[in-house]
Amino acid sequence: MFLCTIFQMNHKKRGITMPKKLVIVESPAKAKTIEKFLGDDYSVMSSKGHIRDLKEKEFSVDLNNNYKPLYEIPADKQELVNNLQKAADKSDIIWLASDEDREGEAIAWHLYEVLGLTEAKTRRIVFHEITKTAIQKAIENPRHINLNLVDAQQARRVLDRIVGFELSPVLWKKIKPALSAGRVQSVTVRLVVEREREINNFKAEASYRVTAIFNVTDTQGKDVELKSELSKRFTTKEEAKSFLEACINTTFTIEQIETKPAKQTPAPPFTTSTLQQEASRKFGFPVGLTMRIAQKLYEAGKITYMRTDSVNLSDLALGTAKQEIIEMAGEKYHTFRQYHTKSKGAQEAHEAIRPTYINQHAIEGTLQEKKLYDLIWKRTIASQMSDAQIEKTTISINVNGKTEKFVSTGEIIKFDGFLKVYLESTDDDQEQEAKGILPKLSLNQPLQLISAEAQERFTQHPPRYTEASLVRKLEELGIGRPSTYAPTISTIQNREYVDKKEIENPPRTYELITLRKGQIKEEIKKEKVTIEKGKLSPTSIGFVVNDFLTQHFPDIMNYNFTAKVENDFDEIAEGKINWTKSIDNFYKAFHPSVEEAMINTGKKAGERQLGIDPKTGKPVFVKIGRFGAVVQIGEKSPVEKPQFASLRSNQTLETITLEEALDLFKLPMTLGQYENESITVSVGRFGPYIRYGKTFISLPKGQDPLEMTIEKAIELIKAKRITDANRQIKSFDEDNILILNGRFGAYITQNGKNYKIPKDMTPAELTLEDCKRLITEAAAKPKKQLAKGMKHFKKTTKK
DNA sequence: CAGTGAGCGAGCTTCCGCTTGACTT
Repeated sequence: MFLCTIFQMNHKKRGITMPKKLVIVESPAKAKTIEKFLGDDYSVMSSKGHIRDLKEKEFSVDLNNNYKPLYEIPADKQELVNNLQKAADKSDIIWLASDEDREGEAIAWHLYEVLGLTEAKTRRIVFHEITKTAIQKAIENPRHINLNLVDAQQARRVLDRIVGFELSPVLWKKIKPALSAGRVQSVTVRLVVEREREINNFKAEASYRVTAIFNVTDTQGKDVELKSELSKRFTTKEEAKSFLEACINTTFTIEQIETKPAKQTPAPPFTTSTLQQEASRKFGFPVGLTMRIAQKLYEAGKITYMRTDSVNLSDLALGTAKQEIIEMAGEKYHTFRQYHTKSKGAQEAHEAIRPTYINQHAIEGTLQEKKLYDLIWKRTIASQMSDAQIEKTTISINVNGKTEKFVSTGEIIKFDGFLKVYLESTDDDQEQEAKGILPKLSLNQPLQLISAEAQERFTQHPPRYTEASLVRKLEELGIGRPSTYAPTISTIQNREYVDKKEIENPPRTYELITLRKGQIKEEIKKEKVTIEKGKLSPTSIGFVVNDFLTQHFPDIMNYNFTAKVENDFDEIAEGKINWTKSIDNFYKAFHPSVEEAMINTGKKAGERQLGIDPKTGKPVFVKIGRFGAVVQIGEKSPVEKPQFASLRSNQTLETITLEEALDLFKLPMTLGQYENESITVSVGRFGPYIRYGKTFISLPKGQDPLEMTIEKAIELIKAKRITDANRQIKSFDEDNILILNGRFGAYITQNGKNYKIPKDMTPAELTLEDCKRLITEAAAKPKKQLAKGMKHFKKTTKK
């Protein structure tokens, strides 16, 4: 509408009537660009995606009428549709220019139907790049709406509705209200659940890794150090130790020096999924944040469309990239590369994600926007650059009297090529050790051992998924689309199937045997605590829902289900089968399993008996309650109410033991009296705390609430009194303004709102005027974007 | 960012894909 009004204004000014040619695209940003190319005869409007869909709250698939879909225009689309209608009525020819894929074809068809268009005045066109020639060419080569492709979309839509709206109610009844299941989200949860079980079942294996430092004379006659690792790892301490002992009185010689050329090739340009992965690895962005920033860049005309599975670059982009690279680094840094998409189910309606103007090396904007743009620019440029040429050298060292060899490896970059601008990150950066340059040495040369050590190492469990690595897995399996990756990841967290948290791995002890100056020393060392950030793990509900679904609906939960139905959709698109026939085949097999799962067995899914409470002799259960996982002692009866306790956030129904479950009932626990008030200890939403009258005090980190004593509690109360006394720095009572000491330093508070104090000001010296000024300044500042977006998202999804 | 701290037998939940705005502790 916005575009339309501008348009009308322009024409009013020049006294021309509304044009008779209308082009409808999906995205407003795209409409704006195209309008410039087409000139005054054309009006370009956008549908903003689908304009019609199945009813939001109803099943809307008529099972008695050959699966006829019941479509409606959503309320928030009505105004847009009205405007499109007005424009269409005034136009002689309407070009439907939605994307060239299943969904795009359906959008064109819905427009055709809703706007009451006729074959005579309608043209269906598609273009893959937004340039004047591409668009003009498209306009000159129109076609008709492909109804087979539309049917394939209707089949997709109806199938998803049937699966989602028949499965979810089963979960409401058998597990918990307001849960959800679907073709995409349920399998996504399954991936996380299965990974967690792999981790739980994982047994770390120990082995001894032997490293050594030698002193050696290089070809220049200079003494240098050479680090080396034994090619074999020992499985026992005894073997490792006896090897080191054998090193005391033996000789070492260089047995082989091998130099091999190698090359490294740049990664293809970004798709939605690879952009999400790199932004996650390089900046730690959650996938939703990456998409919001990318959307901003797209709307500002800085980058091409951000929801794409294509790695293709337009001829224009290839040309400007070449020019940039040659200008920047010279001819030999440029290699023309055309990439082809290999991911399953790719529909390639767009280009890869790239800067709109490749000659623009940097942009204005927020820090996050700059970072993401820079990443996209570098990746695009690098994808058109030459391979890096590397020389790999391997030196193997013979240990006299032993079959095991020490090996040193080194790398020299002979020609940096694309590495000049960009290197893709890997998921396990910590395992990568920098490979340096090796000294020049000769064959059969002797070496002096300076020191050697055998360190006990453990195999690592498979890594938990991050949001981005989970997206990569989904793409690999062909599940979900670029536009749904981020929303799916949000859904499974909002439904509380998976949790994103920091996981602290407890420190392990390991053995270290060192050899230095002919002496062997044995030590026991402690590993550092490692913290995994932003890793996804299933909740109790996630486990239970997943197991329930896989038990009753193995076909839907199969990782190949999407791939299988995609085959059917392809056949529908090719006109080989009828879409309702295909849905009928599916429904006839699927629906009975829903009926069967609904049969009430009297027990809730996932309920598990842990054992008997020794105190009361009553059974102890875990199950999913109204607010998540709970332990229950005793069964419900008319005479007795069972006891309940919620599981802690780090416990799951899957792994909790009887002992841990019973511990939950020890709290809240009264520790005793202090100054005529009783002190109790308990665990709340934010961890363990003690309560003293009306005051709550969190326990220090690592303090087990069950180990709390009255003495420790009194200490905490005293400490709290001191901090409270120091809390207030200054007060201006007449304006309700206080300057307080908080967890993050001093701050100003007024009427329940808090304000920052700039670092260069001394809190104690602030005057009332200073405070008032800081408050008004803070109010004038725009609010943070991140908080804005997140808040909204929660609201709309919880509604 | 600056504080918080249950409840566990009664009310309307849910899908996937295409796209952009409208909201404030």
